[in-house]
Amino acid sequence: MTQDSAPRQRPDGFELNAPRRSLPIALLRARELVMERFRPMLNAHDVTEQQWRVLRVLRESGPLDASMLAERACVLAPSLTRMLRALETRGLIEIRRDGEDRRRASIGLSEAGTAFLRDVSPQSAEIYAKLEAEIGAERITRLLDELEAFVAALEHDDRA
Amino acid sequence: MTQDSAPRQRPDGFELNAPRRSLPIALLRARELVMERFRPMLNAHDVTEQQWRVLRVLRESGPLDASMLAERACVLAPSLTRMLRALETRGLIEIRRDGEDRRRASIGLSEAGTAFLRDVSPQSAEIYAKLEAEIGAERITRLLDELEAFVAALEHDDRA
DNA sequence: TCGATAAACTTAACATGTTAATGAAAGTCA
DNA sequence: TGACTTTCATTAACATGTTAAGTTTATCGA
Repeated sequence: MTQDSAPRQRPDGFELNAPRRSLPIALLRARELVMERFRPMLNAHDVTEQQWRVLRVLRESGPLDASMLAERACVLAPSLTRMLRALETRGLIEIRRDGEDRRRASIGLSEAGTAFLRDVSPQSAEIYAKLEAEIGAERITRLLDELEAFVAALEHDDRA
Repeated sequence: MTQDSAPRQRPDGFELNAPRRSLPIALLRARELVMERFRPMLNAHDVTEQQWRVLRVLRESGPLDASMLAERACVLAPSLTRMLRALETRGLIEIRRDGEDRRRASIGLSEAGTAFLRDVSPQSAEIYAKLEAEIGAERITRLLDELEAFVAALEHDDRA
């Protein structure tokens, strides 16, 4: 989407443009196609895709401060602030101020949050398994490998 | 992000979870790292990432109706409606009702929009070229190939 | 031809993305 | 110690994502 190429003169006189394949759009489409399969399940349990990411990160990592949580869940800090309010109201998480550094918070799953994940995760796993069965585990592995290498390369020379 | 695996008992007694690599998060991170490089340029020209996608699609495809434009630019219809209002106000696009089917619209670049793209595209191309130079064109090509195959496989058996 | 359906938007309502600014608490250093 | 800077988190404001409902115009079938 963000690359460009020189305009090409067409016989009909309209100047159109045939850019090379777009990395951002390709990533967006792939992601959309995957999420499409999970969305009905997430909606059924009344959690957004981002809330689900946050809950999962908390289960995988244990209690975290907001900055770390935001980074690992791929959510911006202002979004996280709003989401935490909702999740706390709903009783899925617990927030306490850190004793050492009182700017920092400690965010963790509540009992209800843990139970919620225990209930919903199997359905998520099932959808993923179906996906894997349909298009092949190897294809997914290869894609993940490429993505990992790509991200590593980009993170390495950030602003080289 | 959306897959799951069985909890693992840890020596410290906390039940954490080590899921396999997450496809949605990997796609999200990769995309974010790419867009990071383009954002300053887009902000400087006061266009959002999505507006930029829409403008580029219009240049590449010529006038389109809203549905087609939304699909190609990877934007939802309600978002597009709002964006078109802004872009038209700004004078970058022209919207006219189709003569045949009056439900349908025909959306195209205005002169100003064409000029805007002509001015900004080189900067976009430059950023992309730098990205390519840094991490290697082959790596990008491989990733695009994997993404393309993945999307093709998913679109093919949609709800298999 | 009329009534029901579908198609192409559009609007509404709420959640998140994005940037800038603010508040409070640490950290730094002369 | 006290001004300066940095960090963590929050708020504000606006754009987009997402779903559901509504409007207008086509289309289809009895």
